[in-house]
Amino acid sequence: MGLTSPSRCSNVGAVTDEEEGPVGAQEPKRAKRKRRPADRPSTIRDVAAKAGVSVATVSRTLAGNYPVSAETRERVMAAVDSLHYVVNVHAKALSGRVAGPIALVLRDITGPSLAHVAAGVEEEAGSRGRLSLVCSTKDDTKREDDLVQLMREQHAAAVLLVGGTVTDDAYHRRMAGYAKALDSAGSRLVLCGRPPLPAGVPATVVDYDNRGGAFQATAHLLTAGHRRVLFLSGAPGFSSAEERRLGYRDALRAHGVPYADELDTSGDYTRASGYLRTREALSTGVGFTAVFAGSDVVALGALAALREAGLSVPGEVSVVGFDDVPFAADLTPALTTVRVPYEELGRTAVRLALDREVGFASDNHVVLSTQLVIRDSVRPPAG
Amino acid sequence: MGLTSPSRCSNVGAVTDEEEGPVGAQEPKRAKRKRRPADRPSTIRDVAAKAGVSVATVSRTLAGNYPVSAETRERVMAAVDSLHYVVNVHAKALSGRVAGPIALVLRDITGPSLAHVAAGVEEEAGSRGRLSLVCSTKDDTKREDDLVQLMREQHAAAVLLVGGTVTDDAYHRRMAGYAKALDSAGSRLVLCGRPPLPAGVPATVVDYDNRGGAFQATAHLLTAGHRRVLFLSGAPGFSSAEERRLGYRDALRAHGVPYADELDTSGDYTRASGYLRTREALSTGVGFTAVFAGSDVVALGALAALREAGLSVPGEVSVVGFDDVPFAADLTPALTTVRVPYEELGRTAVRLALDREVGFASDNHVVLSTQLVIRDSVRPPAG
DNA sequence: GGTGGGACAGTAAGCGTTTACCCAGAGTCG
DNA sequence: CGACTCTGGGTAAACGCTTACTGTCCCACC
Repeated sequence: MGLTSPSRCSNVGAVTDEEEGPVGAQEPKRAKRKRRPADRPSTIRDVAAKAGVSVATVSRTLAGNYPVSAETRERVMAAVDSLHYVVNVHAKALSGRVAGPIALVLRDITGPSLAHVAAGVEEEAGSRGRLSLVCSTKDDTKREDDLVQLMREQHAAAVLLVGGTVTDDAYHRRMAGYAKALDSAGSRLVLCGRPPLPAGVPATVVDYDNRGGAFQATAHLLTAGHRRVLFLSGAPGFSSAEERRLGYRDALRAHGVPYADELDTSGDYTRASGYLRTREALSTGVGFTAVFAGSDVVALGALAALREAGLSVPGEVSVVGFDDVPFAADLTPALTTVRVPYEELGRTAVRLALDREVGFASDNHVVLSTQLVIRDSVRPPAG
Repeated sequence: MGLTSPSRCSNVGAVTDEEEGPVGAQEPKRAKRKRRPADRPSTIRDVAAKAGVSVATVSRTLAGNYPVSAETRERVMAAVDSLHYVVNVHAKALSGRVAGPIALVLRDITGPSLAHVAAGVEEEAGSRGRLSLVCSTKDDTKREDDLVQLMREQHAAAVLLVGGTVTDDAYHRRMAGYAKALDSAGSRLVLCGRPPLPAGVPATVVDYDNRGGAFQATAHLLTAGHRRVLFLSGAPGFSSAEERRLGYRDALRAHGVPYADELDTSGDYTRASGYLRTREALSTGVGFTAVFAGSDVVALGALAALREAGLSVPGEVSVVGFDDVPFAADLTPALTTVRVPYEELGRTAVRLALDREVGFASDNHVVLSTQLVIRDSVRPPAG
């Protein structure tokens, strides 16, 4: 089935079913070829044999970059169909060029924001004919090392490291190492949602405006009249957490509200952490009328703690989140939060990495803007 | 730097910096080699030259499956380090065996449940030394065809098609084609979260108990005393939607509650659809005291519509979802729903696909169980 | 003092493609 | 009518690696 010219093909088939039988006292070179297991996928040579042409002709027919007579093309295509032939990328990569894949390295794809980055990457990569490899590090530095190595082996066109991180000295050394190793292999390190590296390191950075977003969020609360804003930040030293903290303080300063150390807490970007910290702030009685959560997931925990304490939101306490995860609009009350263009982050990262490769001039550092999304979780303070 | 034996290495370096200069009237074969661009990643030959050994020795040193003297090993490793050498997977795949990647094909990775499947797949694949490729089809059949073809080219060890789908005749033909094409190339088609194919098709299926879960969910409502349960199912013909519908009806029958056609609605698994259908059911006055949403996202829409109509949940209307997405516990009220082991689905799929390959006997059809998670969104009817 | 064998290293075939180069036949043109 | 171009096709080198096959050296054992 699938054969467009049965008569010729059955003919060819009859000849080649002999498994390349030597047709005389030719060079025994081909005869030396080891017998392969039968379930091996068919090769271009099988196709050539079945079609009664040389492998070069098959290759050229499939590539379509060389004149081939209609009759030959037909025979080749028939053989391809009947053998279910697909080209072997490894062989192809070894001779002609193939586009390297885009490698996506993240902590955990389960997080809603990271999944959106992945979607953006996949979309942009796919539209440019690239595959996307996804790997998670689970916060293991050794594993990250291995993955970058692995991606180098895979000849990835770019390696995207996604998500905030602790940017200490060891981190910078590690990134510089990755960047150079990848660069020397014609690949590219792309940092997404992280601050830039020192100048001279061959890496591309796509970040978003954590500080500005945090400023808007905090300013929104302050404008509503709040003066005691509990800040539930991320881990100390964690890049996005520190940036958001800066934005928080910027806003306080801009509104002439004194900074209170006891309102500025650090912790994980988890629901549990938000819950615990809010509960503690309530029990120790530091006094606050609003909460700025470092992420929507943290806000979830804060909302739970407030609800548990019998405090109504936004009646008695206002809450703002960060990220605008999909369910933020479906919470009760719908959460006012800061939208981060995660999908665009992924798309931009791929675009920058590849366009650079093609030779277009392009920036090595892009910052996407964030935007406050006002919903129902903020109201002027009760007092 | 990185050289462990500087004296010897500088020596070797001096010799090989001449770029393989012919050391006499040897075969000119190597001299014919074309000059390559300088930014090309270094090859095993570069390493061999720098270490002053043959490529075979380098290969064996790195593979560690052959005796190599300590001194030689040291020289080779020094060369590897200084050249930042990494093996070329394509070349490696072409000769020795390399483990093929696991290909994950899904509609859209953004959905919370699919992301969890992806996480499970990535984890299991990674722990077995396999890469995971992620691709999204966006519900485009043509694109799915292309992706399967692409994965065949990539020599994927398995292709996982994830998520429910409309299982019509064309679908079965398509799957049979995929399965055979993959099987003949030594790969494997794995269907995740979909019903099995007709016997004889070489595919593995990992599904979960949609019908049982729907039964439990509905039974939970009926046991609480509800008699009019609005069912917000998925698209007509969609596998998981139909299975859940069967479970819904099973439960009605088991509890002796008459089936009412007007309470059994079909639509998308989207928030908007849940919202619209609930609103319509309210406005047409079909009368119901409980809602069984075909998915948590649909439940989200239903909750919104109920809230909008001023109906309290669970005071006046009870709601049950399906999927147990992460935020289900954080809704107001916390959503009673059916937990689906999505991560395990992914892990199991990979395990089955690969163990089969290694030759262990294993099932080709596994059904994971689902489980009702009782939270706060169900109460006996008010009347 | 052969002989067997273990440790270590090199040679080269082969993996499946692409493509530079070569060649035969058919026009085409001066 | 010979030189040339254009078509269509084959041959074989190259891509970077693994590994079977050969040695070579050295030591132990009859």
